[in-house]
Amino acid sequence: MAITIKDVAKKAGVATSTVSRTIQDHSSISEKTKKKVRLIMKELGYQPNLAARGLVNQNTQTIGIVLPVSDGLVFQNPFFLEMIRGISKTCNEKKYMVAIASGTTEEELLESIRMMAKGGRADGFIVLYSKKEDQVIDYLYQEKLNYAIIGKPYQHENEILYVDNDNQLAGKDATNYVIGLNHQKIAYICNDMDEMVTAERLSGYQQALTAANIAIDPTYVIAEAFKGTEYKQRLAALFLAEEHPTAVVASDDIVAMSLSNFLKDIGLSVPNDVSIISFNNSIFAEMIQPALTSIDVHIDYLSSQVVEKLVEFIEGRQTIAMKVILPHKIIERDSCKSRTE
Amino acid sequence: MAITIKDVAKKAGVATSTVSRTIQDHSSISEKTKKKVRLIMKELGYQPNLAARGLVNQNTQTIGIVLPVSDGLVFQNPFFLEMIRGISKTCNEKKYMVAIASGTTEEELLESIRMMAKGGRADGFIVLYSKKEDQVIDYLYQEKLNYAIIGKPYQHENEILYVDNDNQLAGKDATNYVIGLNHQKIAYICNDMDEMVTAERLSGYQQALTAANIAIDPTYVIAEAFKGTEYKQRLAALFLAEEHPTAVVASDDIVAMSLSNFLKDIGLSVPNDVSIISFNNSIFAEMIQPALTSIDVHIDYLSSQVVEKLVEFIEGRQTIAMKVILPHKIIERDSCKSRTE
DNA sequence: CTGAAAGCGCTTACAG
DNA sequence: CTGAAAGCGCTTACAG
Repeated sequence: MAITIKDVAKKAGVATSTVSRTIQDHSSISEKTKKKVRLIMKELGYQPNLAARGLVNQNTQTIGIVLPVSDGLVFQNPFFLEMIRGISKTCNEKKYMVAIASGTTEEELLESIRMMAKGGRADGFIVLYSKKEDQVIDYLYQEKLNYAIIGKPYQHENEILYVDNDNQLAGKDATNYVIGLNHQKIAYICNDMDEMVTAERLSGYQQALTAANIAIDPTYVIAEAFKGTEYKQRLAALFLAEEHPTAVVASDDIVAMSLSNFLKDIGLSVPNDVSIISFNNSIFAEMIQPALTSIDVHIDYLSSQVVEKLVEFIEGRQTIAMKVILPHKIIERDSCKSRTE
Repeated sequence: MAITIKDVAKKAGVATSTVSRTIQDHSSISEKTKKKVRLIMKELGYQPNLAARGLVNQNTQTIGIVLPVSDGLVFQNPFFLEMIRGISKTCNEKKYMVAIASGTTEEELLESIRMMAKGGRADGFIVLYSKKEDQVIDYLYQEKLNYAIIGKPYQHENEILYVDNDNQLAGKDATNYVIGLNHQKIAYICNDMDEMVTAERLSGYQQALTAANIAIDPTYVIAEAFKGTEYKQRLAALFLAEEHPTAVVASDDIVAMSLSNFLKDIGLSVPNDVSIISFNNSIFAEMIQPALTSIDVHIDYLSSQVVEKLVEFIEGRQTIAMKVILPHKIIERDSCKSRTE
């Protein structure tokens, strides 16, 4: 069917091994025959069969991206698309291909990963999330597969390759930012406390409050799926009160956006009545009005670094589970206002 | 390394061919030995090597998703993530894997596809966009590869498998919707006229106006990259005029969102001064205020159908290039208002 | 510097 | 109903 190494060899009048070696630019082959063989390859439009090569090399030159189990809305988060994009870009440079593992349930996702791993379809995986009691992450760990996590692992932190921001510090910085604007009544609102990022940012929030001698009020922390009715009720209870929070640290732009709409609906103005600071600096941050002050997490570096490190690992150039922590940066827009009173 | 068919064969006391046949549930193998072999497979945790199987079957059981060349913002469009997700879901059901082809330039993307196609890494491709003079689509066509397009092809329409909405009709329906609300001054605003969807929707817009005896005013059609300054200038010229449009058909939710913000900035209210109807019914439509009336294009069916049809094609169960056209549906929210005057 | 041969993990005629 | 053998398209010791 397609043109193979044999066809090239025959036409060039050499052995297949010679063709193979010129593909790899082996030093043992003379420049002269290399040149000849390369010419024929171009003429014939030869493209090596990666499956065959993988079979003998026991590798696949592909990296699997593990998406979180979808629960609808969260999945529309542009963060994942940007990560896919960034990973893809770096993989292209390194001549790796990228595959996607996803599932509607954890079982389905796991099955998909098992197939890719054991079926020889991926050399390693990049998990785009980190959460508590996740079967997939456990599986990857137990099977000692090559993988890296975006975000801090819940367990075995010292044995796992991961790339992350210092989300605790980021949470602290976000909180300090509004404290610096004279806010004292500061809430923390997030979507799912099982996610590591969310929990870390919360922890930073708490640290900042404590350091500023502001009492931590548990009713000021809301961690519910942000589409639920319970969520709306708790929000209402919080913001319809006379003494409502004047600032909110939102765990990401989507939460911030939804909150911003909610506040408008109940007649509160952002930033006049309530300031909002959030994370990720996604397209949402710019698109919404008022534009969100948001902490940029450098998705481009997150994605390129995770590929770099994972590939080093896969290719055996590195055997130690490093962590790469990237800096963050507050992007000031219009959703925060100094409180003077 | 990993456990192979040989290990299973030895332990079960049969030939490798017998193991292979029980994997495929061949009718020629007795239930008794099948049972025995299956037991051993489970015991050993055997997982077939897909690369080896692909090598002999000359297939890969994977489908490549082709993402458009990124130009920043557009790439944050949740449409693509939802498509990836949907395709992935259907592929899982069919035991196909999904790979991603993307690139920063058309050349890079093409190289990535060539590698996957000729390198035996994908049996077919799903192109998530359709635009004018696209090298990638041309390449797929010339090489007679298996592929399907989301959206109407620019060329060879009758020879290409594709899944789409009737975007012309959708454009007409959107326009008629605002005409039905007594609007006469209706603009059409889009991002990139080279995209087929955009062009089709425009054409439907024009048909609807003509049918309603409304003159088509070329200054009412803006097709610029929506981040450019030229875009802002044209928008300003259009909406700062006394006789500005009272309704806009926006080519998608992102355009609508950006427009909505622009209008607020210059002091026009949506929907009181200007009604907006858009397409895709993405997360943006719900998130923005006022929530957008948007045309749902059934991304879930778009993605499942394209996989169904492409797989039929790949597996030779279908050889005719069908088109599947899915219905659309107006989701009414708060961005359109009847004009009474 | 180059080639013949074995082998990666499968599948599939071909025998029996 | 089952097995021995060839072969998918590569790579890599091993000879020479």
